[in-house]
Amino acid sequence: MVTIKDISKKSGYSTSTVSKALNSSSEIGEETTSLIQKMASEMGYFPNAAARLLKTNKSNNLGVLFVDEMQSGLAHEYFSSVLNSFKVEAERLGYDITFISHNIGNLNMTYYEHCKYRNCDGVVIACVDFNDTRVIELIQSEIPTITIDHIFNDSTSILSDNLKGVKDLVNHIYDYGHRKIAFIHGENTSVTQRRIAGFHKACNKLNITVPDYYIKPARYHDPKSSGLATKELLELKDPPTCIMYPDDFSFIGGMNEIENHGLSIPNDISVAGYDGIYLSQVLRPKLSTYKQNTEALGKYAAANLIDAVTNKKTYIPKQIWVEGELLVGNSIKKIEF
Amino acid sequence: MVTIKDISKKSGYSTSTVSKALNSSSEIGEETTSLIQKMASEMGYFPNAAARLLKTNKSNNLGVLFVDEMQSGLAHEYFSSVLNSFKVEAERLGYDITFISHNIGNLNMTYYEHCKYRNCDGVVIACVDFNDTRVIELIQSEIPTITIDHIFNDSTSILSDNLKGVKDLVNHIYDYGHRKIAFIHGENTSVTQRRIAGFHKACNKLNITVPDYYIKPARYHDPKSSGLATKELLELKDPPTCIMYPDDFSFIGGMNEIENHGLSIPNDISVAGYDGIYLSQVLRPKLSTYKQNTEALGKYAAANLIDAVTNKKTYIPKQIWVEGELLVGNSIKKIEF
DNA sequence: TTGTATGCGTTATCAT
DNA sequence: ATGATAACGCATACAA
Repeated sequence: MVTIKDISKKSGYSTSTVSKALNSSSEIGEETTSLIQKMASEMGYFPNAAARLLKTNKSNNLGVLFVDEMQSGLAHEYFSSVLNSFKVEAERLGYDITFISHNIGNLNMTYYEHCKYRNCDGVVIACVDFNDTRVIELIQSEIPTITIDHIFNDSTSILSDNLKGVKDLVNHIYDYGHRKIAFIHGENTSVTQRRIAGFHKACNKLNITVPDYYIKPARYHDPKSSGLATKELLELKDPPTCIMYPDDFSFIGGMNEIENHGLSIPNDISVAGYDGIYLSQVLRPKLSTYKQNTEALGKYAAANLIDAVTNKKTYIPKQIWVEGELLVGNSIKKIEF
Repeated sequence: MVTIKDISKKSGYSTSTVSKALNSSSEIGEETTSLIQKMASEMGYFPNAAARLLKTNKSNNLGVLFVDEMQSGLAHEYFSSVLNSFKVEAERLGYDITFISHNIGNLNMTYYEHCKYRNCDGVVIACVDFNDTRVIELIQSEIPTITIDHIFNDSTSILSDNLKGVKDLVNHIYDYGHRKIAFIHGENTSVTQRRIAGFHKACNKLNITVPDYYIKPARYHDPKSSGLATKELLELKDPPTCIMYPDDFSFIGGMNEIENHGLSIPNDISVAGYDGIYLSQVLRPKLSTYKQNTEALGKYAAANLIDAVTNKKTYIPKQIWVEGELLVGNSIKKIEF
């Protein structure tokens, strides 16, 4: 491994001069600087992140805390997409990312300990149980954190605007003439709460009365439970004309159920998804859905986290709402009346 | 931050004794060891990976090189699933993972340089262009590497048994009475080559003659191109009775095309996928496909890479083939004759 | 402008 | 069984 020492020996300059030159310090003369830099690159020198960290106390490494347990984090296109965008932006700004978990090897550490162990400059938290004490410990620690899709006290959060998403969808469905709209929602999280609230709010504004039995619980990313909910809705005496799903993927369960009932989309029943994943756009009929702006979410998360890391003293926590975009497909029928 | 020094002060033992005790060295007495360990945990001590690395030259950190450019890596369930399994096993064995890419910040580094920068003990390589000189540089470096789904000279590779997968599928389709089988394949990679070869081999053995126009090029994970290929196949004078797709996801394109033609699966046309992703099992009719054992692939990759890292001198490169499993759905019709 | 000296937190060598 | 000391690679305060 080529070190500063090696360059020092070869160039005749001291290690500190070499160090400064490599960091383009203004203390060092131009000639010397360029000479040393050239020599360094010729010798194949590359800084050692660990050694640098030990001095500077800055790792240029961000922790990523996604859910552990069910491993559904990476499988969920929404999150893997946010993660990817986060990664790209972080790298652009000079940061690597490391997955945080508990139990590395035999050591059973908390998330916080893992972050300290790897000297993470900051951590992005998404897709976890925000009641987990280990998550809370991390957020309340001195390490800058940023949460995605969840407001935790005054920690900075990047949030997909679920209120607007649901509202836009409902308005769109209403415009197409529907008045009997059912809403299948995911498990109880702050996101879900906002979505349900948004649904009711939008309906109220449009003077639609929603019977309780049009609101069905299911789980995110789980076609089965959404299929079940669909079945119940279809077999109502007074079935809805349009069903909204927790996400595009779980709609697949509804799709199958609808076909089982010998119904066709959108002629017999209209449907809407949520997320706007790739799949939704290649299904036929194309799914009408609300595309969450995963790219912006990930990018803002990275940019803000790095901002918080860099300006630890002056950074002011904030909530950033990211709007998505209505994707009009062919899964909602225009009803004349 | 609590360091060994702090524990040393508080306990009265020297830093070296503390260090040894914390590492459960046999040099230190039992009592002292347990005393120090207890005190350390009480004080909230956690080792600093960077400092340790500086001494031991071991980071307990593995690099992950997935494709950069099109970002299709994480979106592809096959790879994200392998990655997840890799991560879980690596963590179990005490390793963290770091994504490798070029250009971190302004620095434009090669993959190899990035690995050195982060002191990766080893690197897993998947889903990249194996002709990229930067990939080759990395594989040929002194850093232990392991490749997934690609044999690179005598570097260790973990490979999904595509030969067997395609053969099993063809045999299954044949058993159901099909003799006109079309094969849509992905872009030209070693995986694709093996699959095409496997297809021909299996057909030969079954005395099926495959006309050239039953072999159609498309791209992986791309419903559009597979849709196009499907269209061409369906409009042949002598269309196949069964179409095999590059992967489950691109089948969606074929599915739409088949519906556009007013045909129904499997009554009018049979289809088979590849991968066995979650989606394939929730579609109706359920897709007959071949499930690649992503869990084993990722796990073996991690275990072997760590083996190579740990026993750098004695480790012998090898190829490990991982078999998958035929998933029989309802997308293939039984033909009487 | 350049060099000397020191320390980051840990482990390893060699004494005691 | 325990401790003193040096060293890993780098950056910086301070001296020259």
